[in-house]
Amino acid sequence: MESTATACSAVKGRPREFCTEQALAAALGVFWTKGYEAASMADLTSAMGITKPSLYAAFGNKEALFHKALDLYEAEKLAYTREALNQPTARAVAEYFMRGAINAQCNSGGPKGCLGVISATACGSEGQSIKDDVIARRASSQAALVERFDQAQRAGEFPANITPQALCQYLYAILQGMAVQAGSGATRAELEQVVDTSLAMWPTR
Amino acid sequence: MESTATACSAVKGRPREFCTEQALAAALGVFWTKGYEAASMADLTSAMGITKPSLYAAFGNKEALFHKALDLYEAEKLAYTREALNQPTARAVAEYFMRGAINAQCNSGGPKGCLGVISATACGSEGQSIKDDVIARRASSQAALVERFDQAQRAGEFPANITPQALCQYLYAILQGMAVQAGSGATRAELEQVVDTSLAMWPTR
DNA sequence: TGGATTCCATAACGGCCGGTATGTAATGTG
DNA sequence: CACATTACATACCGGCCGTTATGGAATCCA
Repeated sequence: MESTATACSAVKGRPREFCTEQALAAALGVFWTKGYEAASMADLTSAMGITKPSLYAAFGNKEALFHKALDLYEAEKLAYTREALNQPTARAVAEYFMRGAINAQCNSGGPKGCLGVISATACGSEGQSIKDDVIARRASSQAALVERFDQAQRAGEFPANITPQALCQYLYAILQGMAVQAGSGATRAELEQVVDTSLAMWPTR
Repeated sequence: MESTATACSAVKGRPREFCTEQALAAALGVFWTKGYEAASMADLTSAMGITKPSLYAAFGNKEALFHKALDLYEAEKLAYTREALNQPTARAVAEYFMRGAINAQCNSGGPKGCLGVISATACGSEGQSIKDDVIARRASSQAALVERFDQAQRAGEFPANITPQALCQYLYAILQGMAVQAGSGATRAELEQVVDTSLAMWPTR
């Protein structure tokens, strides 16, 4: 692989000997596996293949590194949540969400569970800003789903006793519960059971 | 060596100046609020009102203290999960579980969320034995619910496409998702929305 | 009263934490 | 070439971690 991936070589001084995107991906893996606080700088630098001063020069500090890793996580691993909104019915949206969550959280060899759930749950008082960031991103994602369910309601997809907001809150609870189970060692088959059961109960008008 | 038949309350030496049960309850509050790893010995001793050597003499070490706090948590805060199994129908069992979870996780002033979910999610490699303990307790609790749902199935409470095992896995996902949301600052009303929505979809034969 | 025993209080331990100072190597520019 | 600039590698910092040694205070028994 190439060491100097930067096409713009108008920079002065010694060029860096690692690829920042690749290092960030490695950092994401560590945070995803251990959580923000449990991931030590030694863990991170070891996985990223760089030294601590290089990390600080390239990413600022541990907290800034986490936020950038979270950006990468949303952009790559959570892309399915945006595709899901394009599904034709609310039921199909929900299924796309849940099956996508399984694929994201159960790829063998990779970290298990959801980085968002881990980060919102696992942080002590030190990582409050991490927790706040994750919760804010979740709220924005949830708002998009509520809007999609509003549209489905106007299309007459729900019975009268189901509101889009409540349905969204309910679906997110299932997704978060699946993340907890995936992080606790649940198998893909067990998670698929949850999805199938949820879909079997999905409201019809 | 010495026979223990006689000495029961004739303790020698200086008596301890704190109540171990009260101190354990305080420790539970700290673990519940911050998680195992994020709870420092300084946090614990401060909340318990004792010094570190007293803690070590009375409880062993941090890990042993956590396991005892988890015992207390199960005995007191999770008592509703055992009462739930006595409800007449599977639907009533599920409702008892979910309403009980709200009461346990949203009592104002107390810690939010579920200690089991926090501990299973938040622990790095250091607290692997904590994680294992929590997961094992969850499995045993889940087995009891599956058995109860088996009984409900024999009573003809479910449609054909719903199995007791899958329904239990699904209900636990909702409960865990509610715990995640409670730990992220969800209001009681939002959690009640999840419960009401779940019950609106509960399978009928 | 004089051990024996148990607990409390202070202070200290080695080790790891996130973060940095320092000196050197590699590049571009003149 | 010398110079400025940037990154590397090593070693180090103060501070907190969980844990424990030490010495004095309180109780029981003889």
